[in-house]
Amino acid sequence: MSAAGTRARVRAELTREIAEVARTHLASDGAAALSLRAVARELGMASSAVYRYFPSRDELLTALIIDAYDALGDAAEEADAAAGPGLRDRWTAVCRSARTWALAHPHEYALVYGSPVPGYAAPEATTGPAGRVGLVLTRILVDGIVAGDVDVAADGSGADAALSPDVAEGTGLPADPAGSLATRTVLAWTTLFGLINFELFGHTRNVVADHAAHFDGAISRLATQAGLPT
Amino acid sequence: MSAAGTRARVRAELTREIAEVARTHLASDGAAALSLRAVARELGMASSAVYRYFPSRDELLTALIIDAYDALGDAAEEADAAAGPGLRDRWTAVCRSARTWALAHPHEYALVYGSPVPGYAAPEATTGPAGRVGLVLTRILVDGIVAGDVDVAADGSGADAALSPDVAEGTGLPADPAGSLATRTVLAWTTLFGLINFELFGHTRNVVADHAAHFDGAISRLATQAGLPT
DNA sequence: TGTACATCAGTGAACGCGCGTTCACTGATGTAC
DNA sequence: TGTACATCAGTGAACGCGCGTTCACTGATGTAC
Repeated sequence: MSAAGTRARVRAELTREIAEVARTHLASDGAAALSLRAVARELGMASSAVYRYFPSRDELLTALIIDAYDALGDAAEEADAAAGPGLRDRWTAVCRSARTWALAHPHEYALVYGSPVPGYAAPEATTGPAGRVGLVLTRILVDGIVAGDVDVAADGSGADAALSPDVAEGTGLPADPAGSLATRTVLAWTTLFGLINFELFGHTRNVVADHAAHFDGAISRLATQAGLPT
Repeated sequence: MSAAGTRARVRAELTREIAEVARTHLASDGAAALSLRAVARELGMASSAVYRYFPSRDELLTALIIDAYDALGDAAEEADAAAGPGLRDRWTAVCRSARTWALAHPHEYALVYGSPVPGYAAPEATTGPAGRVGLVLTRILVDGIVAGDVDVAADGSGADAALSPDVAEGTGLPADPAGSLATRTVLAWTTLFGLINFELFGHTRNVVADHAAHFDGAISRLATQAGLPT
């Protein structure tokens, strides 16, 4: 039994190691260039041996996608936990952590927030990890609502009616189809990644000179727009 | 001379045709799967013949990228021209045209607004076409400023200081480093494409139910944020 | 504790594929006198 | 207008490459009695 445990542990270790090497290849060459053979080569094993661990290249890609979402989610949650109790401080810390992580891991970021990998359909297993950053942001708002620091009054714009009912259920935001609080939060989340996309993919060349300052200004506006107190 | 003109015309025609076929391949399979050989095959010519028209696969990609930016830019400009004189109507028409074009040409959109193609560096020639939609949006604002309908008063946030000086020069927006008008415009532009990205790349599954309504609400908020009168 | 059997990890060769790019070539189309 | 030459478009074979995946196999590691 301890012997069987050993085998399982060795197996888990090698699985992790394959994913790790694949991640470094991804980081240097991008998702389209990720090859099972190259990974196997680097690990000094036959390319066929990788199939004992991942049944296909797509499964390996899926593992990397989930890892990327989780790494980004971890970064956001840790930043939230490490920030002071102020809602705005937490908001700023979380947004900055997403940008920092993206700049440090551009290809992993592109894997999940860039164009979909051709011929690859994201399986269900990715939807949970994919929502983590958004959840951290909404949690800040929910905390603010509970503390009475966020104005939840419906503004009558009815924008929330365009959202899925799952949003209110999954986040704890008030379910008010006549209001726009959830919509404004979703917009802030969308803009956050829009900002990172534009910076990382080079669309703001000749437009933004100081990206960090621009980003900080933008997320401050987003906080206000989402309803956080100044 | 008319003979030479004929040869040149035939050449231009075939060049266009190659790009056209490449575009349909791009549309069905994505940029990474775009192959010179497949394009040649479809045109019934030897793969080597394509090299008479495009010196390499990258040059063909560049042509497609420029075409995509230009098609999107055309759509935005036509929408602006076809809209009524109201600033908000123009704004709405332009934003909607970008979304409509993206939904109709998802792979071409992904080519320019998704992850950069691995191993491909966008040449200078793409920067002009890339800015056209942003220019149309700023032109609406500038028209509003000229008409006195947009409040240009510096709000003291100083956010514009993070932008490149080229922005004021290139767009005609007032160069006010102490203000935030240009910054708010850049943010609206960023959010516009953030919205389209999220919708097209599937990040709003389980979040947004009615994308068209969500989009319309969002761009209306963006218009207000950018300073357009209600 | 020892032995017979089952499970598993890893190998290496092979299949079949498509790719970008080069090169020497054949005809056809244009140009200059 | 006719002829000699130059330019150009297009061909087809070839080079060299790397890929994902399958398969029969060899040893080693674990399991049951």
